[in-house]
Amino acid sequence: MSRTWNQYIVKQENKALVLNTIIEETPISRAKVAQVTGLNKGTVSSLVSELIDNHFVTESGPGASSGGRRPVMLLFNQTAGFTIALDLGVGYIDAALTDLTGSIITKKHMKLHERQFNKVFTYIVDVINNLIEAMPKSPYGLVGIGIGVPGVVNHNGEILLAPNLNWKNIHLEHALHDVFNVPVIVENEANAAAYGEMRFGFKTPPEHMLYLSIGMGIGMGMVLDKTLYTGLNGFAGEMGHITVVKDGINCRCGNTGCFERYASEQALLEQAIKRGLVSGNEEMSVDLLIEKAQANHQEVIQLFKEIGQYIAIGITTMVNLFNPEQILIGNQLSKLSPWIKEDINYYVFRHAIGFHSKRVTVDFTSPEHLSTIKGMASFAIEKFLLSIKEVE
Amino acid sequence: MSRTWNQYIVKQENKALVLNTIIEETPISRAKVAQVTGLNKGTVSSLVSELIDNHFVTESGPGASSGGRRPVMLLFNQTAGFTIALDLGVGYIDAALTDLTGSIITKKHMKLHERQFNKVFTYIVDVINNLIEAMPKSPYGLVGIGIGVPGVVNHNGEILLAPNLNWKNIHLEHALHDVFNVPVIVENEANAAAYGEMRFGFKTPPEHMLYLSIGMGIGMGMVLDKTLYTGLNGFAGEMGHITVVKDGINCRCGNTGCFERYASEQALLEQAIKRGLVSGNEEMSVDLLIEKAQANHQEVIQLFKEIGQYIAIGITTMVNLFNPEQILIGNQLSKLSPWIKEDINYYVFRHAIGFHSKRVTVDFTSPEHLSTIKGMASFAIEKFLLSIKEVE
DNA sequence: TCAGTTTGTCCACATGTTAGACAAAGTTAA
DNA sequence: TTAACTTTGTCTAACATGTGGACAAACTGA
Repeated sequence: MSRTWNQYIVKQENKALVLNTIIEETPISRAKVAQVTGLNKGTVSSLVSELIDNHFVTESGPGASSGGRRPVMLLFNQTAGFTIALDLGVGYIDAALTDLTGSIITKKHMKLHERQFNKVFTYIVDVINNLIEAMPKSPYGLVGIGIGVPGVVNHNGEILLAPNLNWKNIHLEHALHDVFNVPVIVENEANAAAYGEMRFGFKTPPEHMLYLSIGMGIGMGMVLDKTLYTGLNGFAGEMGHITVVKDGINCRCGNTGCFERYASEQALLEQAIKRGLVSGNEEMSVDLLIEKAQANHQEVIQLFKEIGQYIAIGITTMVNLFNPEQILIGNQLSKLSPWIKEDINYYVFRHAIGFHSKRVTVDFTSPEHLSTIKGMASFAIEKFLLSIKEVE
Repeated sequence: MSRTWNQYIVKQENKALVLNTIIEETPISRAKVAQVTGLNKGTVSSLVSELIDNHFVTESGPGASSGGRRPVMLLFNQTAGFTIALDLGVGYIDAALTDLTGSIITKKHMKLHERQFNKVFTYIVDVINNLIEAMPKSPYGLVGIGIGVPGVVNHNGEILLAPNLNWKNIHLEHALHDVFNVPVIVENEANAAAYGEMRFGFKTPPEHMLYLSIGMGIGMGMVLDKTLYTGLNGFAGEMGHITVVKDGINCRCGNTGCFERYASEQALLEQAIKRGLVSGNEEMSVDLLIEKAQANHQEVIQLFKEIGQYIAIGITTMVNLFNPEQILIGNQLSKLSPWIKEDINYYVFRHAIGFHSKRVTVDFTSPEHLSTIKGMASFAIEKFLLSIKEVE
């Protein structure tokens, strides 16, 4: 039933504690580790020597003295293994080879012109194989593959529905595991981005953070107590389909007045066409509208502000429900930031129940953060480090 | 910084594991505890003997043999200590003395005609003193006081705002601690009810549960991963103030189109008056309307269904956001269940994103559950059992 | 040059879990 | 009635691990 506690667990936990300390404060001396963790100096010495044997830690030259013997600095051996993390978007694959700190070694970008799963899958395999070739020799090699997808993923790594790819019931985790035979993690793109931003986007990571991915649809990744929350089956965060306008516009989900019918890229483009904001021979896109806004096209700016108003309503709702520390807006519509940021902040400040608004921060991210990739890499790394503990 | 792991911690954790096993499966033999927990028989024996010394466990007579020596059955000593839990409502105090399993020993109910804090506080103190007198002698005596309040409570037990009591910035935890000198826990009433229902309302407690308290206002208690989620400052769950109708009715919170302006007791009564559903000399109340509905008053039933429709919209939003296993509707409007339950289930099933609705269950609770009291008792008990671990 | 400081290792010791022996107390079947 | 088997609970020796403190090595600063 429950897990019992014995001396082996104690050792594993302490070893993990030492390793985490070294990861977070690398480079660091044994003495400092002992001081920070509260463990005995002798204990730290013995655990560190095992970590060195296992290639997780290396010794570098002596550090600066602080009035006594010079310390031997310990480094986390970030290249003891590598992960491959992918961001599968609509029309593209972004992929990266990362080390065990999540730092990106090599990047690949590929445009996709087909959406059929079988085709896309071979591209995915190709990209991964490419990155494996670029991978330096290391003690542990490839320790995991993480892939973020724009759709609903259950706890078994199965994609139940990815509307913009027109995929249904695809067991991607299985399929990739069969090919590469390493742990594979499949997660919703917004969830991964949320986790990635929490881990890498702040000096001190926020405890409770919501990441709104506002693209063609709207998804939300929730990091509560520094942990990704995904609900009973993994479907939590379907923010695009909360009702903001009773008896509002029909949504393909079968409901009416859904948030994403008012505040998404899709809503933006629909309105732009309806209002004739583009001439006949232009191809409609967010970037095109942004160009016009930059050229001070008042009607476009007005449209941006209207969409921003709806986004602000959604954010206010989230603040009232979750009392979060941080909200991040990502994906395509984060580009509207210059025209809507101030309005949103003002709206939330005025309309969220008083106390919250004093602490919550609303920011915009940019695609260059590679939040999804970094999040997926984090998942893979954490799974690897946990698996180590369980085996030894 | 982090907590280190040594043999003392191991012992504490194992002791807690043994105690929890005994609590959950009382009566149980030492041998069975060893089998269930995976601990060695000898370890269990030694830990149990300490638990007996500390009065947490008692031995009862021999149990039935299963083909060998008859086991000595161990019982959780539920009366080793007691808690007092209160539900402070608008116009009443409900209070109970409970044992360490949360079972109610004695109940008190008191109507309040005043709302001024000083007055109410003396009543609270009186009720607690009454219950203390009714408390049997026990090794640990009163181990904690828990009090659920209809307002916004921060992590320090301070009531920042209780609109229906007209209280602001009241440090209730401090005040009670000063009088009784035992641990005091103050929590929002919906949060407590959520926890109480999770702990005591099901055969197997749901992992992810939302409790909607629909009274004059609407609050939500969230139990995620069997833990109460309260957000950064403790203000999470302000569901009454999420926007469901863009540019809708003004709310006292400063926002417009808030959920509680359409789906609460307040909204119900307002509409009933507006539609002239009561004669001049009747005093308006939910119970009065229910009587009329029971007498088949069609307009009242129609009004109930309209309110139910809004409740369904709110629930659908919650299902889409949280992917919960269970939703419970409590407080005054749960009484409308006979007229709205089916409609709500149907609406949620039709409008929540497909996959969720297949698993989520929406139920109504009744005040007789004493959910808030039981939740507050749980908090107090858990705090007590934790404090034991830390000291020894 | 020497006293003081810091780092890291080593060893005896305390603590707690485990495995297994064992006795007590019961059941079952001939 | 008896003998073989089962179950329970205690006890002991063996083992693993963390702790505290001694100690040597390496360095600083006056």
